[in-house]
Amino acid sequence: METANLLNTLNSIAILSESLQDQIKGHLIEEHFPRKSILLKEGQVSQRIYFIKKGFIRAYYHKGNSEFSTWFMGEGEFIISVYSFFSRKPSFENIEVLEDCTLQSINWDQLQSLYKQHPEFNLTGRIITEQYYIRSEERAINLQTLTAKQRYEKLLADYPGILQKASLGQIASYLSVKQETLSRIRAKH
Amino acid sequence: METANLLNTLNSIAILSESLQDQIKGHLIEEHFPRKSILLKEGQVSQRIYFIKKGFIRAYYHKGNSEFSTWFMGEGEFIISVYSFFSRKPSFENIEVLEDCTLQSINWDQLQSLYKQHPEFNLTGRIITEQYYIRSEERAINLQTLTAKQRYEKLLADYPGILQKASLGQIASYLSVKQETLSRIRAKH
DNA sequence: AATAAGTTTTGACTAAAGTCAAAAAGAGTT
DNA sequence: AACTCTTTTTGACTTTAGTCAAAACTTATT
Repeated sequence: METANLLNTLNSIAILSESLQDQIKGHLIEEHFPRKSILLKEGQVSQRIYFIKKGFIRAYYHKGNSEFSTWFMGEGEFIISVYSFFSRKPSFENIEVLEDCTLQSINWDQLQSLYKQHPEFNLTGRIITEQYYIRSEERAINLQTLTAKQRYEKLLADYPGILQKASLGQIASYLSVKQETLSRIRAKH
Repeated sequence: METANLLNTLNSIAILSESLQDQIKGHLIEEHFPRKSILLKEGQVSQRIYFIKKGFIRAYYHKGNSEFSTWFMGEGEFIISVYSFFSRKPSFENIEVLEDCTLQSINWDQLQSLYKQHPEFNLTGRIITEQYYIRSEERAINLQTLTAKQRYEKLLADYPGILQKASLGQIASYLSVKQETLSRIRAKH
């Protein structure tokens, strides 16, 4: 089974110098996390940016008595708790491993020092931030313009294996419908 | 009446050198736009990033037979069509002046040359991008967790003068409800 | 294999929002 | 002031989604 590769991903955005790649490698930690591991708990500050070599992850938060999924992420994607990592404030969301993972990560301070010591890395950082920002806007647009059924089909298209990894309730809250409603949507094919 | 100031806003994020400030001033264009001006038409590539010194603006797009507001922005805020400006591809959204504006702007190429010639400006650019990215996530969360009435009240709190500037239909589509529904929400106070 | 625990589906009912049409209110023009 | 054009509100009805509870189905554990 193929795994995603961080340096390949970065180099596909803009070729990085050897010395920059070496410095990244020097900071990088690679770890395995089994299903149900918690990468971030609400109240903590999101300190690390993770790259998913392998596995599947979701973020969620609590509001009232309910739980809401913020996103799902799979191989080749970067994860942070956006609000907390960028603002350096306690997170309102949790990050949880849904499928055994291999993750590479560096922490916030190391990332800042990469930007400082290698100004050209700002380009890469900016492009990644912009790409995920575009995805975030797309999410609001999908909530605004797609039916629940279309949102469900889009999620399955984006993450084909998601039904084996996430529960219906986790998926339903991401789609902004109740679990019973999603179950009925599925029942009609 | 007070107006917002671009250089003050940038300096409040990180103090900029005189030479950088001079270069920004050299690129900056200040223009007035009356209500109903179109700053960007769908199909065009968003070329300029605008700073609102004064006035009120919205973005919207068409899907099926309907129109949807993406955002409203007022004094002191930056505007681009996120997808188009960052990806350099044709915009699906339109940007329209709702209240006579004074805008300062530079174009995409000039912005890139600022980043290149003044690497420290990347910090400012990154922080602004991060802040707006956080707001974009917040929008999806509000759609997910707030009732239509709460979303309406939050919008009024964020933009107190909006009722004098935008029509109910424009506001309703932003809130993801039909105009008749919003009218009924308002009727019960 | 049997039991227990958790997840998903189904049913009956309620609440909320959408639709279509008409009336009322507001703004702008002659 | 009367007229036109546009926006907002209201009414009657339909459709969609939410709620609560129970049944069916899975998965893990003993």
